[in-house]
This record gives sequence, structure tokens and C-alpha cells, in this order.
Amino acid sequence: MFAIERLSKIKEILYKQKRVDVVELSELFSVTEVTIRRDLDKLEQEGFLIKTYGGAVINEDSFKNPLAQDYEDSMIEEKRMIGKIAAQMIESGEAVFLGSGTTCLEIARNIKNKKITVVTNDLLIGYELRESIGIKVIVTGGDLIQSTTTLVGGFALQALKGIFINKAFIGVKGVNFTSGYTVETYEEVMVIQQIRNISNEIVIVGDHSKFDSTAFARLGDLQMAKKVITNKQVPNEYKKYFFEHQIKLYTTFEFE
Amino acid sequence: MFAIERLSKIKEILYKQKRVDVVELSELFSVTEVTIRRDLDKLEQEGFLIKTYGGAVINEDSFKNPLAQDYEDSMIEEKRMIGKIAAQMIESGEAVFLGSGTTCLEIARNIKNKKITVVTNDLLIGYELRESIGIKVIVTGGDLIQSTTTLVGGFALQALKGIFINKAFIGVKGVNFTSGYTVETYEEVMVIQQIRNISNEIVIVGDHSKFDSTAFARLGDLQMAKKVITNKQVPNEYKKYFFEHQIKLYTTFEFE
DNA sequence: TGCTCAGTCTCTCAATTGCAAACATCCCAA
DNA sequence: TTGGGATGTTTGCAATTGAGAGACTGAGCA
Repeated sequence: MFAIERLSKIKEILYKQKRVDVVELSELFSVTEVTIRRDLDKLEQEGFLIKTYGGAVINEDSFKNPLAQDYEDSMIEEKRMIGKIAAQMIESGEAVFLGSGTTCLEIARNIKNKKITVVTNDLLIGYELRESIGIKVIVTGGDLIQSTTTLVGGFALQALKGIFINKAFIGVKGVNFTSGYTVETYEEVMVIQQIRNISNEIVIVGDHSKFDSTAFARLGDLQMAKKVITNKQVPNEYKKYFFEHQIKLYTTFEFE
Repeated sequence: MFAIERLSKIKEILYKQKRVDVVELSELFSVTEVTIRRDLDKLEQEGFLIKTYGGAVINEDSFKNPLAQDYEDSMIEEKRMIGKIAAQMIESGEAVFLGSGTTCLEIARNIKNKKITVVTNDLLIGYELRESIGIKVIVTGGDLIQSTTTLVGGFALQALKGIFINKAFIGVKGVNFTSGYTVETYEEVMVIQQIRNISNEIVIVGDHSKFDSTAFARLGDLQMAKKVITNKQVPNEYKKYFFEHQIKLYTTFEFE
């Protein structure tokens, strides 16, 4: 195992368990404790953790610190599964909207061989589908939200006035009984509201980490979509809620 | 086994196993470790992997970071110089349009610290500027031309109706006395014609390989722009022509 | 409070391994 | 023949890891 792999593995453990133990790590990786301490030194310098006597704890600030990379990729496997499920819902000849974010990007990766029209307001989704011969790609245009790949604003809204689509897949940042579905910016909400006007069907996508949390801008209540795709670790009370409200819940395993 | 075969085999292994080991690879291909390291250097430059002591690990970013992919561009050095010259023309507070293509992408790479508004119909240019805090990025939207990163069509034209810009940089595919400036598709011509209506100034950019050749769709004659940026190997007859027609020619060295 | 002691940390040194740069060689094509 | 690209060889340097010595920490206890 390379040092760099060990480091990223430590980061992963740290992310999941919030703390690491020098002795445990040294046994896990079969290296001496000295090496582990040196690794922790490096990660401390990068701001990921704070060393303590005997181990280290995660530095929560590192999430706000742009230098200390994003760690949302921990859900990449879940997102891939969600992408696959979503892809199965899309039929030949349809026009679909893919919202912005990595979950919708995973949907894009699973539909490359279909014959459909894809409308998106995410630069990377457009880019991802550029070689797919069966897919007509339409990008809404708009203002690029700083540090993201999401297009919003006037041009996006204008573009979405003249078209109609069969299904819209919307990635959300928060799912919550009280605040409903939430995303990071109000501008995105505006775009998605317009999508609701022109789409036959709304499908909400988001891995289980989105549940019970709330982002900045409210999209609507949990009943705004009749279909939700997530993975199987979604809390039971949501499963119950969706079932009681005739909202179809698709998870990485069977529908429950 | 040819070097290129070895490289693509390494990519394949990397993709499957997420990591490669210098010693293992050198045994597998029966070449020295030096050769493997040189291979890994190349792949690292292309962004496929990250070298580490003893081997390399796959660069997950290379999936999400389009700019890391297939970075084999002839004339890349020329384009970089052109990008730098173009960047010098752009002043704080201006609104500029960057057309599609790798030459304009090089312009984008040189203006990241400015405080300006950038309008573009190229997905990658938008993406490239997404982190630049001083830059407001507006993407025109539109239909994505198959296998490119260029947006054209109704949405693009519509978006370009309501705005005005100071300078527009247009990359061309062909420069020729008889056919004038040419690009690859008629749809692009439509976009650029609209740009001519809303821009104070048109600047044509293109390295010397574009001269004396012709692409599919005609943009206009050589006098449609009052400024042209290229590199110093441009044929003399064009230098003469531009001089005689009061078109300012900027090259990788001084104006001639 | 101060003591004790096991556990932990840091420092230095050394061995191993990997690396980069310079130079040599080979091969193919102009 | 010559020149350039790819590959191999050599050599000195750098990075990584571990070992051991000594210092530090902190919980328990007198």
C-alpha cells in the first residue's frame, strides 16, 4: 500500500468515525506507530484533523476550508446506484431534465446509449453527454453559480419557458419533514419551479445522507414529487411517510 | 509492444485496480522501471493519475474534471501565447464574449484574476472559470453540437439578444483570402453573427495553422474584425493584407 | 499535592527503496 | 547517413519507514 493510499484511507475512516487511534491504525495498515503519527502530522497540516494524545479527531472546520477538499465523494457508490435506477425510468424518445449536482451527473453516465433529449442546467452533465450519438443535449444557459457547475437566472428561466419535458430529475441537498426538500441557493429554486411547470413528472434524487438535513433554500414539501430515488439506508420514518402519501420510493434494493 | 499500447494498457489496469506499482508494471511489460516512470509521468500530465512513491493511483478527478482528459492539442504552445495576448486586451469591468474552442479556452485561463463579465457558448470555458471570484460567468445555453463543447441554436441566440458586450473573441477554423473566416458549422455562424450585433469590437483569434485553409461555414470576409491575434509564423501575404486594410495584427512577438 | 508508571510522543540515525538527471544505445524513417 | 524518439544504464540524491533513546502525558493513588 502506498503512503498516499494510506492517507486517503485514514481520511475516510476519519470522516466516518470522526476519530482515529494511532495503535489501531498501525495494526490496520501493518506499519509502525511512528509512520501513523507522521501521517497524522501531514493531515493535521492540511487541516483535516487535530492530533490528540493517542490519536486524532476530525477537524470540522475542514469542511468549510476550501483547501481541505470536499468529501462528499464518500457517497459516490450510493450515487452510482441511484443513477442506475433513474436511468431505468427513462424511455426511448423521451425528453428529460437533469438538474445539477453529482447525483444527476451519475444519471447522465447511465443513459449514454439511449435515444432521448436531455435538458440540463449543469455544465458537466452537458459535457458528459457530448459524445453520445443518440442524445440531443440542450443546456439551459444562465449565470454560473460561483464554484459550481450550475446555471441559473434569467437565461435559464427563459430557455425553460418554451419547452416541455416528460420527466425531470432533481437532486436535492436536504430532505426533512418540516422544511421539505431543500437546495443550496434560491436561484436554483427558481429554476426548479419553472421545471415543475413544464414537466409531466418530477423525480427527486438524493442519497440517504440528505435525509434529516436542511439546506438553505426550500424547494417545496415532500409531496411535490410522486417519485423519489434514494438508497436503502434511508430512515424508516421517511419510508413510512412516502408509503402513506402514495409516493413511490425507489431504493438501491427493492421498493419497500 | 509499442509505447502507446503500453500506455493504454496502464490506463486500463489503472481503471480496474485504481492503482499501479512501478516494479510490477516493469515486470509485466518487460521494460525498465525508468520507462514505466516516464510513462506514468505522461499519464500524470494528462491528469489520469497521481504519482506516488513506488507507483501511482488513479486520479478520480479525471472523471469529473474534463480538462484533464485527452490533452493532446497540436499548437498548444501557440494557443497559450495567443491566450496571453488576448488577456492583455481585456480591461477591468468589461464584459467580453469568448467563443468556443481551445484557443478561447486558453484566453479563459489567462483572465482568471480579472474583474469582468464573461459570456460564452462553450461549456469548458464556463467550467474553467467557475472558481474565479472576480468573474461573473454567463453561459448562453443552447443545443450542444455533437462531440464538441459548443452551444448553438435558439437558446443561444435568444440569450444574446438582451445583452451588450465590449469585446468578443472569436476562434476561427480557417482564414483565407477567398473564403474569409470560416468555422465548422453553420449554427456557429448564426451565433457569431448575433455577437457582431451586440459587441463593440470583434477580435479574431487563431494560430498560423488556420491560415490558407477553409472550414465549412463562412463567417465573413477578412475585414469583419479590426483586430486579429495569431502567432508569428503567419504567412507574410496576410500580414501585408492586414496592414493595408488597417487591421491590427497581434502576434506572439511584436506587431509587424 | 506530588509520585508512579504505562503508554505515548519526538528526535535522531540508518537502511532500504525509489527517483531524477545525464548519458549511452537502439531503431526507424527521412 | 543522420537525426530524433524511445529505451536502458549509471549514479548520486531524496523519500519513506523503522528502531531506539529519552522526554512527555495523564490517570490513579498515596
